Amino acid sequence: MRDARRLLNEYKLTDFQRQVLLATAKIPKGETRTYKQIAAAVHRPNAYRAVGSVMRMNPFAPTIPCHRVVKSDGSIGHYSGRGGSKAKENMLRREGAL
DNA sequence: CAACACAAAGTAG
DNA sequence: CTACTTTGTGTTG
Repeated sequence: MRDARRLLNEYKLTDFQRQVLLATAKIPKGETRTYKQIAAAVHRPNAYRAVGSVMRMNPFAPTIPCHRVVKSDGSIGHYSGRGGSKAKENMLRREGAL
């Protein structure tokens, strides 16, 4: 997580991206958060799509646990990482979040 | 500077 | 349960 913060400080990002990536990195293991919660955490309660937009291009793909971010109803949603949503669900199961 | 795209959520039927 | 509309930010032209 500390590694993510260092990268956020180094990387050229907008304030929104920093907050979103940081908030995502702060999600406790074995727990999931909705895009809505992430958006609310960065004071953009209606920017849940923007959060996904940032995650999609995620410059820290393996550094930020974006797989812990799920839809409001608990669905996995999409995942641009390796294995896609399938791997995402698998990771959540291993962490005890699902 | 303007238009397009998105990993969602909300509301309606 | 399924379908359509809405919304904010990033990226690309």
